Amino acid sequence: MAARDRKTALSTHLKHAILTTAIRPGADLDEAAICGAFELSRTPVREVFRELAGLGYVDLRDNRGPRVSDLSHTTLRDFFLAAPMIYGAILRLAAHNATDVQIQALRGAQETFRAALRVGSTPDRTLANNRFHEITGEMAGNIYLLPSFHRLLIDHARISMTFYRPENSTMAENVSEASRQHDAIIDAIAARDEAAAAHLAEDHWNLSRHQIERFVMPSALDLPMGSHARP
Amino acid sequence: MAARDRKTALSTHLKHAILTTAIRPGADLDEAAICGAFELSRTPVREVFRELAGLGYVDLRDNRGPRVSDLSHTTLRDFFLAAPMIYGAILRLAAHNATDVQIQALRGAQETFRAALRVGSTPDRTLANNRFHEITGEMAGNIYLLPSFHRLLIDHARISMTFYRPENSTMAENVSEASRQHDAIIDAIAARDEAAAAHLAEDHWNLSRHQIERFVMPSALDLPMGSHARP
DNA sequence: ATTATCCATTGCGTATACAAAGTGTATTCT
DNA sequence: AGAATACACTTTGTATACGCAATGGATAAT
Repeated sequence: MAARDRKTALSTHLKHAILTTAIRPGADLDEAAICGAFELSRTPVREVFRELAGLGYVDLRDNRGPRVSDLSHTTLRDFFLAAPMIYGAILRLAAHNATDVQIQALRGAQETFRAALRVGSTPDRTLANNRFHEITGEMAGNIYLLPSFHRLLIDHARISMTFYRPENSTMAENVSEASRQHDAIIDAIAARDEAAAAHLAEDHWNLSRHQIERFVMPSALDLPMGSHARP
Repeated sequence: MAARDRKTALSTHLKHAILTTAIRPGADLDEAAICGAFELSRTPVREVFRELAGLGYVDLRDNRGPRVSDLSHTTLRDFFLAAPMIYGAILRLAAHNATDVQIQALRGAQETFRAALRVGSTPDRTLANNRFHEITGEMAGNIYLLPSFHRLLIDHARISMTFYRPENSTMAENVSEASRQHDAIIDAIAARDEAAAAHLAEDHWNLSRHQIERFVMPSALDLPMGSHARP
């Protein structure tokens, strides 16, 4: 196996492990251990760290090891402020710009997501959901919105992994509802219906928000940004 | 001078040179030349490249040198779609969250900007303007919006540098108007007036948009995103 | 004359060695 | 006994060397 492949393997492994919280938010990454595990020298490993830092997966501090980016109370609040706006814009643009090939890819991702709901583990479900939304980002194809969108997706995945309990029937029902919303999103994009796509984006994030609010949020959220995006 | 300082010097130099188009969009960066100029070995130089790639200044391609990120027709269109929404959200949050210390910093940046209008070069003006808006981003302090906001600022600076002609009196007048808008933005933030800040954001971007449309945009822009952010 | 192929050279990616900064522990002094 | 300092060890940052891939030019063949 070539070093180049081991490097990309490391990159995707870390991304998946962080998205599924297999590596917890705030955890330190051991450079030496990773070098050993992936048979890479320090140079390429450190380059992967830099890339992941640019994408928002990890934080780099001087003279200290990299740390998985944190999920604090503050970031949760920021998340619910920014998500409705960015996600609405992404889905609106996706409905406007999506190619037929991309729509087929989105259907495929939704199939994978449904399969993960039936037989997969919670991390499987999270990664499949993440992939679904990544594709909507590719459809939108706006290089200025994608950086924020990707950061939102990272923490959306991690928040879901943190607070989701499969044994809770209400949560299981919410996930089914999310799957139905995915189907509606695909239909809106295929029909090039921007307004419907934007509306579904709001519904989809509200579903997440209510689920998390019910179980973890300590205090009320006022949403000036949401009212800005949709008065 | 310590290697660490030379490294940060390289980073800020490249950022400034790219923002002011001293290094043109699409230009290749010569790794060896930079190593010589800044007395650094390849390792730290390459790490700086990775960081700048994560921030959107340069693009990295496999087995090829880094290239300053491009300013194409497509990116211009994406820019005017995303800017009003992101910038409106940033200024709204800035008015909500700004500390007194930050407001003082913003006043200072505006003083620098005004000085650059009077006696500085066009790059000076661009960097001062960029710094002003960076501070509004710090005020907003939303980690999910900042990545996109920073990318917008990079290309806003480069678009200004590309199309600004100081000998054109209309453009000079526009820059004065922009300065007056900065003052109004400071007032709105200091007064914690979110609505006014959001409105000024739209005015400020429209000024840029009209200036650029008048001189370069080949065809009309419809702005579904703008209408979404402000129906 | 034009195109294709091969060789040389340039430069990118990785590994390793070295230097410096930080951290933890142990010992000594108060 | 507690605190402070010094020393050792761990970990991060930088420099250099080596191997390989890609590109460009030259030569040969059609």
